[in-house]
Amino acid sequence: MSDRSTAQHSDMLLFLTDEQLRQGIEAMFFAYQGFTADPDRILAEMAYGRAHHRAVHFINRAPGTTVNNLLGILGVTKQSLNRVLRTLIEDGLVESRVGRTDKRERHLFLTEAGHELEHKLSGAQRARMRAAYRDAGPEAVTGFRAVLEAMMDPGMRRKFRALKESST
Amino acid sequence: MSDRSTAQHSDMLLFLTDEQLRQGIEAMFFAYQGFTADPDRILAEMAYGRAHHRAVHFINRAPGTTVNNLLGILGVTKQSLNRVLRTLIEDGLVESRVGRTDKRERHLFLTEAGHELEHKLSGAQRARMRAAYRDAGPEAVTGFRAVLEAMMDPGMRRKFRALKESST
DNA sequence: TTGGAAAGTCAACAAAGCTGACATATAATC
DNA sequence: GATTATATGTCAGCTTTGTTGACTTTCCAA
Repeated sequence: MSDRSTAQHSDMLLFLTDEQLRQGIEAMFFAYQGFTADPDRILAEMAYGRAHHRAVHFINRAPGTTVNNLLGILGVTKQSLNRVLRTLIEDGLVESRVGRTDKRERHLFLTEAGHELEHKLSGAQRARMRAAYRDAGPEAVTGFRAVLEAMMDPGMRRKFRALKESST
Repeated sequence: MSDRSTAQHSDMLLFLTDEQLRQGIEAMFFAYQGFTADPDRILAEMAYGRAHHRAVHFINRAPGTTVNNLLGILGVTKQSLNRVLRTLIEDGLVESRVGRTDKRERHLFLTEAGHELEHKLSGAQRARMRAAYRDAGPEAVTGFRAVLEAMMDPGMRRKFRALKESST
């Protein structure tokens, strides 16, 4: 098959067999399960789901972001996001302020209760991430981040980097 | 906040700030989007979704696996898996054979057409994985895998390793 | 002032997960 | 041999989260 024949095309001489690549694929699948498991448990107790988590996460990360911007980051339709956003606003976790310069835009902020939920969710997720980093060792962290970044679609990589820079 | 205070508890002296952990979390989110993007595009053309992909992947990986075993790997209910499996069998991508020793069990196999789809899907995914590995460099691969494995839930880590060993 | 972008809403639908109840075949056990 | 447990399949109904399409309101900008 295309076992190592394709790997030979690499200029870095990475002799990766299909089997090794498959293991990477499966690792992503099982790891993502773990990655979402803790927040999912917390969310299930309230009436929320993963979509709420994502919205709350990125509003916290980029306070005052517009709906349109959030749409681009999450990669969903505005109708889908709107449903989630509406419940979060109704429940008093998110505040939507009309833009000052452009009044068509809505700027999104977490309320006190919103910050509370965000902290609870991200706390669980950070704890797992920290434990994984600790188990894997310091050298592993760099590699982990490098491969993940290389795996992103270019548009999303730009957004990822913009978020990184905005919080330094 | 709990910036580096928590990191100090680590015996490996990993001074990871909450900000660095957040970046890891976001990297997982964006990378997983990229990870599923190519198969999703292929599946959308047919009447299939991610659930079909996962079933086909693991049946290919562990031919003759029972329904119960597949259930455990995927972490879904039998009703959910059954719906997917039924369409795959109807469409002639998967074959279900009654067990020889235990006739209650059904052993699952890919048909020729099933192998074709699997190869198309995994080909796209392997290509992205290979490119990511190449961009990130050889040293990064080990770290990537180590962190992912450490992030899994223990039960899933066991299944991941069992699959690895079964195909050597 | 008119065209178009941003945001929101309504309706209808689909994929994929869930629970609960129940049927059937077979295996294991008392 | 009768009973219990297991593996699988199926029906019905519900939820979350995504999709399209059509439409309105607001309001900036040409």
